Parts: sequence; C-alpha cells; structure tokens
Amino acid sequence: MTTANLILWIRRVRSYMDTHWADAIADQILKLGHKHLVASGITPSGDIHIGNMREVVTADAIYRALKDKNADVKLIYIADTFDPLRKVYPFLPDSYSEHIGKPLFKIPCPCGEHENYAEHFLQPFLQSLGALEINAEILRADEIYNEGKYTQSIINTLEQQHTIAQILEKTSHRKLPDDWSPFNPLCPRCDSITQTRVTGFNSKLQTVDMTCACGYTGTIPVTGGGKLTWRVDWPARWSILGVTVEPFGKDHATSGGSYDTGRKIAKKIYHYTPPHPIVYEWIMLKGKGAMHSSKGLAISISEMLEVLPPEVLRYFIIRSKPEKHIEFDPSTTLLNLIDEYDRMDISSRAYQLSQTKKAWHSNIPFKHIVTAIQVAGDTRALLDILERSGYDTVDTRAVLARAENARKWLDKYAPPYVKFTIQERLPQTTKSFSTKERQALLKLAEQLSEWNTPEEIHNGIYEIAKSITIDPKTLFRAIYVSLLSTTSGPRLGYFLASLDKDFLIQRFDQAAQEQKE
RNA sequence: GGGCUGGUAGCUUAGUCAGGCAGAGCAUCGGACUCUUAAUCCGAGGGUCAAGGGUUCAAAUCCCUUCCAGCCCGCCA
Repeated sequence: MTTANLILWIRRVRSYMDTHWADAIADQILKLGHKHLVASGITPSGDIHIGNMREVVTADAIYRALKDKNADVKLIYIADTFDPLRKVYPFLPDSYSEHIGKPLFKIPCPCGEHENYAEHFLQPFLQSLGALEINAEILRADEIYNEGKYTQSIINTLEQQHTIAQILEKTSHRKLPDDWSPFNPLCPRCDSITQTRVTGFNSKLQTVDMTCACGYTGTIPVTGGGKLTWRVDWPARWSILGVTVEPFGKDHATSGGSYDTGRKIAKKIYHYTPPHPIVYEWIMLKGKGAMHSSKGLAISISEMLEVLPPEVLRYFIIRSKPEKHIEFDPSTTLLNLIDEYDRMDISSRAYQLSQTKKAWHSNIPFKHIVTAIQVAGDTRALLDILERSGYDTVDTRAVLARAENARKWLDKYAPPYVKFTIQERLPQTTKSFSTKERQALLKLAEQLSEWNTPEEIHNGIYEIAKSITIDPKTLFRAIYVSLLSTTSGPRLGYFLASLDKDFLIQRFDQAAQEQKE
C-alpha cells in the first residue's frame, strides 16, 4: 500500500468511526494546551430556561471530554448579576419600573425569600445544576467586581478607551456617542448603571468622576463602583479569570458581534489570547420560535426536571451537535426522547457524556409506564403491572421516580392520543358490533366473575374467541371500544383485572344488547 | 443593506472540515412468538441529500446563484 493510499484509508476509517462532537472539540482544544478553563455564563434576569441550559450542558460535555483525555481542566459558571434590569417583564409587578437600570443584585427579590432579584432566579437554576451533576464553580459578577479583581483592567480600559472605541466602531460598524465610556458607574444615590456618565478618572487613586441623571455628581472608587459595558466586560473577564474555552450563543458569534470585537480587544488591550469559541444554536419551541422567558415563551429547567430524569435532559442537549437547532415540543419530543435514551447503546459516547452518578438505566419503556400509571390505582398496583409485564422493578425508588415523571408529563404535556379514559357511558360505536362480537361480549360478561387473575382473564378471552370462532383481534377491539371508545389499549388481562368487576359485567352486557335499536 | 448558522426518508438525524456505493433510530407496513395490539424478535417499503448551475473520472460533500428557517450588525442562549 502506498503512503497516499494509506492516508486515504485512515481518513475513511476515521470518518466512519463517529467521533462525538465533544471529543472532536476536546481534541482541537488540546492542541492549544493542556491546561484549560471552560467558562459559561447567563444573566439571571428571568427564569433560566432549557435554552439557556444548552450553554451549561455544552460547556460541561466539553469539560468532561477534556477530563477523560486527562487534561488539567476546570469549569466555571458566571452569573451576570451586575447586569441592569432592562424593562418590566410580564412576570413582574408594575412597581418594578422603579428598578429599571439597576443591577440585578441591587433589586429586591420578587418573592421576598431570596437575597435579591438575581438570586431569585439563580437559586432554582443552581439546584438544577446539582441534579444535572454539573460541578461548575459558581461565580457572581457583582462579587468579582466588588472583590477588586476587575479594578486594574478597568483602569487599563479607561486609559485605552479610544483604542477600544475604534475597535468597536470599526468591527461592529456602528458609531459610538461622543460621551461613550466603556465603564458604567453605579450611582451611589439611585443605584442606576444606565443613567450614569463618566466625566473623568484618576488611575493612581483608582477613582472615577461621574454624574447621574438623578442629579448626583461625585467621585467614586473603581472597585465596586460600576461595571464594564458588555462588549468590554467579556474580554476583560477572559483575561482576569484565564478563560480558554467558552461556548456562546450564535447571537454573539456573527462577524461584528461581541465575540468578534471581544477577541480583538482581548489581544490588543489585555494581551490575552481569546478563548476557543464554541458556537451553539438555539432551542426552538415547536411552532412558536425561540424561547424567551421575557415573553413567557420558555420552559424552565426545573419544570423539565419534573418530567425528565436529569441524565435524559443532559442527553437531549448532548446528542445534537452545538451548531444544530433543536426543535422542542414537550409533548411528543419528550415521549420519544426518554425511550430513545433507554434504548441507547450504553457504550456510545453521547450516552456516557450524559451520565449522572444517580442515573438509572431502565428497561421499562416510558410509554409503557405512561400506560401503566393510567391503569394502576396505586403504587402497589403499578409495580404489579410492571412486574407482570416482565420488567425489573427491584430498584423501586427509581421506578417510582419515573412514574412520578410520567404522571406530571401526562398532566402537563401529554398529547391526547396517549391518554385514555374509561367511558362513563357505552360508546355509540358499539352499535356497529357484529352478532359474533355481541355473542363474545355476552359470554365475557357471564364468565368474568369466575376469573380472578389477569392470566385467567387473558386466557379466558382467547377461549371465548375460539369457542365462537371469532378472530381474537376482533374481540380485543370490541372490548377496547366498549370501554375506551378506542380500537386498542393497554394489555387486556391486567387492564380488566384492575377495573371494577361489576362495572365490567354491566358494560359488556350492555354492549352485547345494543343491537336491538 | 451587510454578515453568521442550519436545510439529508413521515419525524429526529449521521455523513460535509479531508469528494469515493446515502447510513441509523423512531414511526409505518408485513411476519414470527401455538398468552396479546401500547411486551419481545425478524423483515420490508420509504431519499430529485432545499432548487439550479459549475469544477471533477467521481459531488450530500468543493465553487457560484437562488429559496426557506433562525440569528447578528443597539448587552435578551
């Protein structure tokens, strides 16, 4: 084999072995160095939804992939608590208009139980991170600023603000106002960071002169006295924390966007090599477009964890390459997602990267549980059904946890076709039953009282079908129609055993009589 | 207006970087399991790779044009 052929052959083999995207990215990153800091971050201005979660899970997948390759790697999550409230979102009372322009950590908690506005949305999210076993170090922007970590960078920034302004104007094709400053002072009187202006600064004393629309004029310390504007804050943060890898939404990725200006500012002003970018696409709500918590069009992570095990939620993100849109529909997508996860080859990389320590691999299809809980009256009955169908229920708590997921899902998101209800009255469609079907149903009504176990019922139905020479299929359908008004349903033996016998006898009797009309 | 990303079977998608017989899973249909349809196993059908053009012995893959979806160029992943 010639060398050229060999190379071709290797390429082909490599393309056949499907490398998971997280490993491919990790390989690229490792070419840049062995030690890495993977950063992620979100502004907690509203419910943190599963769209936001893509950032953190993507970061975590890369973090885990790097770790598996023995890299020296750390994962951080930064909450942008210093960002201002931009408007009164629909979920806020009108009274919050007075807080517009204040940083989130300075605004009171909407429910009154958290330290501030930012924490109100951050706390449930951090709990979800725990459930997803994303062990990121949590940082809050207001703390980083107040601790003085930004101070020297802010001074550098102010000193070189003309250069920065040039980069911004040239790269993002926009004109900055004459009084533009990269620093947004926090007004000591009214807490606004959007109505303030920098009028001067002193590098030695590390102070800034400012005025505010509220009338305040004065000199404040740089440390804790305000924040850098986003497009400057981001590259400053990279250099301060030493970020080498960062996923971000496609909104930042465009040329002239904030990564584009950020990388130039990082190099020129902070002499820092910008982090390796990982651009990810958005999660769309099927038929409704992108998620926005501000528009009430979002599903929060905690809501999702009510109906999905954490490892499946991880898998939901990890199975798709970051640059792909994810169409999401909490009804059908979810139903198939769980089963897909359970069916996965456990040696596949997507599966491994989705794992949590508490994860439980089930051989019980979610669809089956969904059926079972609709039949079962209580927990014991549910476990019986599952055991009878030949499933392993030894890990009772895990089974019940999933049953609880299924119950909530049925309640909130399930499409009608997976739900069934025992019809209170005999369905009209029973009128079209044939004579044989009626005979069979009548016989069933007569014999039902003698049968006690699902097996007996099951076998009994076959016996009846045989004795009347009717196709079992037809009889099954007649029974389902009589009870549910649908042509199929849960496994009959157990299903009938779990229902009230007198009711069944009466119903089948009635269905058999109906022909008279 | 300028730019970024995606468009592959009914659905979710792999393969696009680096051209070499379009591959899965779900769903559907058929069969088997002489106790089952929403349990299990086996099998089948299903594709103008968004459209058109170009380069090439060879294009889903590279180049150009167009269409569709979403996004950025004002701090909403």
